[in-house]
Amino acid sequence: MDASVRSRSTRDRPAKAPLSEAAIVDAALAVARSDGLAAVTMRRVAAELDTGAASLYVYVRNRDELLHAMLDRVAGEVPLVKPDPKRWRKQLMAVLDAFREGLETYPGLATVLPEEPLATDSSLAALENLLALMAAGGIAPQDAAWGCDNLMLIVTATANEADVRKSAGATFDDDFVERLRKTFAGMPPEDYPNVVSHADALVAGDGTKRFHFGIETFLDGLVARSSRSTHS
Amino acid sequence: MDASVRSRSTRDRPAKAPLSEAAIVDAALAVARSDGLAAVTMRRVAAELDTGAASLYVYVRNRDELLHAMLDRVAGEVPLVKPDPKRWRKQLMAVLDAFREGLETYPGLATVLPEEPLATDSSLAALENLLALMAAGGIAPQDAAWGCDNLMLIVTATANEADVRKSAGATFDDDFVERLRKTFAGMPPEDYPNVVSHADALVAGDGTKRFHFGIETFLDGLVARSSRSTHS
DNA sequence: TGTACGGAACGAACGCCGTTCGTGTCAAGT
DNA sequence: ACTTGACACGAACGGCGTTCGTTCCGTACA
Repeated sequence: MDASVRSRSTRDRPAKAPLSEAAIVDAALAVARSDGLAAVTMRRVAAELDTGAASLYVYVRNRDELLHAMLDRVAGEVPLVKPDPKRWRKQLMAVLDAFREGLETYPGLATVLPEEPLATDSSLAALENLLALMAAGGIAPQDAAWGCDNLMLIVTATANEADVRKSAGATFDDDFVERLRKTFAGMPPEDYPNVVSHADALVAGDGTKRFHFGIETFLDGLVARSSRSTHS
Repeated sequence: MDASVRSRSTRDRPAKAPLSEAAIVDAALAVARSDGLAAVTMRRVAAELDTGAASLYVYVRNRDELLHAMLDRVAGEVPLVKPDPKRWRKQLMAVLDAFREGLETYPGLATVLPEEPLATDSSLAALENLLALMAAGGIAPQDAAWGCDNLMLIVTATANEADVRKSAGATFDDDFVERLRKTFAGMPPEDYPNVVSHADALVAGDGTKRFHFGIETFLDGLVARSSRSTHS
């Protein structure tokens, strides 16, 4: 980062650090973290590195590739676990939770995920770990494969939703939930009986609680499905 | 569309139809259907209506609002059902399937959904129907509320994925799946044993099959959860 | 019938964006 | 000392969302 001593005198510039894909991804992640993915423009990232937008194209084909590189970095930082049949569900939840947290650290990054062809090294390592955990839990291969698919879908969608709500406005915890509840509870009961009666339940729990519920419920379904096909 | 006979002579213009929010949404949906959501620019939609981009701002606050109006239109066209406790699961699947198909008709539209505050008329009607179906199935209120949440998440994410793959390139059915399978099967078995052994399962089934699996599995989990808490 | 009014339509412009091109610059190899 | 080649970067292109000021036209009123 700071090998600037040598050439300090030759130019008035502080002898900038050399560009590299890693440095660009770092800068892009920093921008995303503080200002969201929409602020990750080529000009903005370049400015973060004290250079011009054109300089980035030596290391990155285009903006989309940069976005995918960011996602890959985040995916690669998810700590993987050694499957233990006794704790496979907790382990699975831990991996998914870590991934979700990684995504939510960089608001909007989750929108890039569906385009991922699943074929990068980081994604494959994560997939391998998920499949191993499923196998440790005795989930049938087809159920495990499609289950991973759907679990990742839930992770992505949850992170997306959380990002949007976080960036939509600071006031989300206090007033907004209560106002939403009142909207539900105040609907005409003859047309919306269930919305009215479920008003409290609809706004209950924070993002993490809802996420855990979703994953646990899906895993319940997977287990039920597996044991059912085993018995028959 | 063609009431141009009357004033043909007074102007060289074909006496354009009057602008309105509905007409703008129509045009925007037409563009999205044929060229994807990214092509829904204010200029393009305006051109479709034979006018300038500035004219749209009388009826639509900005592009985001237009996108939400499009989504609301699609959501409003999902046929709702009268809950029947004997067929609630099939009915629930039908509603979700219709929604998914609506979303997939307009590639990219699903990316707008997470921002939706759930408070528009169309969304509320759909939510009411889902909750009613859950109630008919004997799902506990809290499970039903969070279940709807997660089911919609799956619908959104699935539609998103399908859109991306559809627009990524025409060649997805034939070669791509087989190449993906070979990628999985060809990984080093010592590092990726499960990816290798699950290669066939990972690429099995089309989008609809995977979607149905996800929904059914989640419903299995919901039912299991409900009956469990009922028994205890 | 003439006229003033107000909302709708619209051309032009602003400041962004991603991306490309041609030139400048510097260090290593000969 | 000179060549060479890769990297850095200013400038520019076309397109975007959005705004502003003006023009147009149907309507309501005098």
